[in-house]
Amino acid sequence: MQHWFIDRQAIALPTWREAMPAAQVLARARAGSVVGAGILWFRLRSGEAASEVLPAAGPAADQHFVVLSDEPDEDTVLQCLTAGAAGCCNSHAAPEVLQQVALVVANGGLWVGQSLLRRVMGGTARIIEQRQQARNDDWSALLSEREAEVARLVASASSNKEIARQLSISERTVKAHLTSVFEKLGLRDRLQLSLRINGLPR
Amino acid sequence: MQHWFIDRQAIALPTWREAMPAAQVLARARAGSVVGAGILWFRLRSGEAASEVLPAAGPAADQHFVVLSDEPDEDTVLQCLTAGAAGCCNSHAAPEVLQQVALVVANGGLWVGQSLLRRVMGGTARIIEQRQQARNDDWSALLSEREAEVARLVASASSNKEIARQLSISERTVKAHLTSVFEKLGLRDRLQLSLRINGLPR
DNA sequence: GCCAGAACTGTACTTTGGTGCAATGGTGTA
DNA sequence: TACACCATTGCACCAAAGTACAGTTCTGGC
Repeated sequence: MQHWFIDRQAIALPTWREAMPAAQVLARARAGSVVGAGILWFRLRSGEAASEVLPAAGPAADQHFVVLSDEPDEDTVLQCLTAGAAGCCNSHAAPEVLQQVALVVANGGLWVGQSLLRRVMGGTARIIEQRQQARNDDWSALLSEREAEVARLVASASSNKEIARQLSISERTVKAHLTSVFEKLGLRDRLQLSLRINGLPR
Repeated sequence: MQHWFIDRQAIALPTWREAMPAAQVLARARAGSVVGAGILWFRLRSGEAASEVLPAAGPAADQHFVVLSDEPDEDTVLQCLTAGAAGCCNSHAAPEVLQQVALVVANGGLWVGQSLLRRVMGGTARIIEQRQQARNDDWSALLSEREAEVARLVASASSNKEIARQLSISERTVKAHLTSVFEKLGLRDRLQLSLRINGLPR
């Protein structure tokens, strides 16, 4: 498997050379006309966007793109993947890691750093949980008709006074319903109620 | 690196043997007292939950868990990761794939099948986009760094006192920031702020 | 008929949220 | 240097939210 390191200035880090001694190093300007089959490692310097660096056409059938990012964060990695890369890791990763990335990518896999992966998977897990919780809609099940009505209004940022006017009841009654709602759902205040009803943050 | 295949009946698939000829095969009942350092491959049969199969204690410092699932889907993989596994792949994966999984996991990585990864990352990308769009809603653009920070905490239902403690500032300062936030965004109180940040109706 | 639960309300109280006024210190820019 | 903006805080004040205790009315089920 041939490796191509493609950077603005045709400079390869020592770790890259150590990982793939037989690799070719190219400046971006020349890369288009020279590069053949194999793994193309694109260096993404600070402030650069993946879309500027990766060829818009995407990888050929016999090529794989990998991004070596100076500042790999969640957004960067996603941009890289969207732009056709099969992986994204830190520019200064150890040679062993680079080799591992190469192995995975060469076999048609995707590579994202484990910290990112953990975060992403964790996030997904949280999202799924929340979605299930939201779907359960259990909040309204626990409440009486009137309580749920008040709760809904609170969740849309109405004040007690407004709710009272709207339902033609006293402000005191609104408070009574709310106290009951908080107690039943184990919440502290109207803001928590709002999050519970509107489906948590994100 | 020692490999241990752990199944209900101490049966290993031919592909497993091919991938790791030196592996030990154990029945679940005996595994607890026998297994040592290395990679522990747990077979998850149809209908079984990851939590039933994986030791609740999680992997020891010199161990890694991998789940071989008969029916790997998104939920299963997430359950496995939550339960302490470093990877999850199809029970009937090719030997080369198993070896690759072993390599990644042995080096402290996480492994999830690429189809799942693509899906998860795709979903995450969508979510992040939405989040950015919602965030772009320019609310944060209008605010100073500190104001945005306070706003975010408010949006997650923290009280002023909690925010003050968390940011190591006085409650009065929190209030000051909030007053400024309300003014800049044209809002009345923290509940409206929460809705603005978390994305209104739906 | 009795009881449970809901809806409703009042008085009184504590806590939290939000504003006005005033002040200090830092940073950056015309 | 002067000016603008930000971060910080204190004191005082008012409004809103939430709780405690107490009470009425109505409805449906045992």
